[in-house]
Amino acid sequence: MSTHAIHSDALAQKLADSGLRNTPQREFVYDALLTKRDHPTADEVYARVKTQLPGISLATVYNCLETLVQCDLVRAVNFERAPTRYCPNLHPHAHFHDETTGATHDIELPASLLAEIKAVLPPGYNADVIELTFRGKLPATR
Amino acid sequence: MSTHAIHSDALAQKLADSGLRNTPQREFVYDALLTKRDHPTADEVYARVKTQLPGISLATVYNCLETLVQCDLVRAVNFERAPTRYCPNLHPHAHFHDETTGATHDIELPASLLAEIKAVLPPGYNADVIELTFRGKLPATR
DNA sequence: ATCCTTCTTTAGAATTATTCCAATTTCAAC
DNA sequence: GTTGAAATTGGAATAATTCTAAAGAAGGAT
Ligand SMILES: [Mn+2]
Ligand SMILES: [Mn+2]
Ligand SMILES: [Zn+2]
Ligand SMILES: [Zn+2]
Repeated sequence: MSTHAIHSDALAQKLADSGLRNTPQREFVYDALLTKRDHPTADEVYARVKTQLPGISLATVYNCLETLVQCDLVRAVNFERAPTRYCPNLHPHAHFHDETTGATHDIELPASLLAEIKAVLPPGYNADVIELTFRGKLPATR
Repeated sequence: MSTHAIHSDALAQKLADSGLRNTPQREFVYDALLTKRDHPTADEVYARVKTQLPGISLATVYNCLETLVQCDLVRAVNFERAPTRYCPNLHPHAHFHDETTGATHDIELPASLLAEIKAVLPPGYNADVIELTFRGKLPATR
């Protein structure tokens, strides 16, 4: 089993479900997200994958990331107008953006809180997506 | 009292607090947001203010909007990577983005829910800003 | 195996919201 | 009235992302 194929089972499955082909580019991009789950930007994914697939293009990284998002394997995460970041955590979760380091931390969301959040919507409002974002400074000593 | 001065009291106060000058451009931009509270983009604010101040520049609209945000008179609201929208509602509230019409609706947030949301953060995580966004399709009949 | 079609990747150009810049204008203080 | 900071302006620059057109890979049918 090749290194980049470690996580290819779920990927191959979801791609097949969507009628899409599996490719080395898609596997390496997905693997980059799973190997270092630090919410990298497309540029950062590009830099990481290039060490293993030197011929890959930035356009392909964007294409692959969009494919992974559409297959529900990855979430796109936006803070203000900063470059989009990518997250392979499929559990319901919020994001804490540390303004000191720029790091993004996952905050797991209990189903009970999610239910209470949905309950603030007036009748007729039906949310397909809920995004919860925190911004603040974490103490330097961690 | 001139039309654009209707809302100038809070503005003049906050500008003074921040050591900034009051200007017609700032007053008209703020007034555009208060008069039609539909979360316009900078371009839309520009179009609205130009009817009253034909000489205003888009750069100035951006400058004024940023000033208003820094004075805590206006919130900048982002959905995905769409152009930033501006909201003069100072109460704690979430946003519902209607994917059918593109409209943005304010969802008032009870303090109790805000407290529960903050409570999901691990010790040491202190959030200066909390953003809650819903996305979905509203029934056409409203 | 070859043909055919479709999907994917690629390099580079285009797009576009926003920011930056240098020159003018405004304005408050002295 | 002079002066200096602050604000505005038009246009250039920036930068993340998307688009385009051409080349490459892959799968199914024959
Ligand atoms: Mn990037
Ligand atoms: Mn706009
Ligand atoms: Zn995440
Ligand atoms: Zn709002």
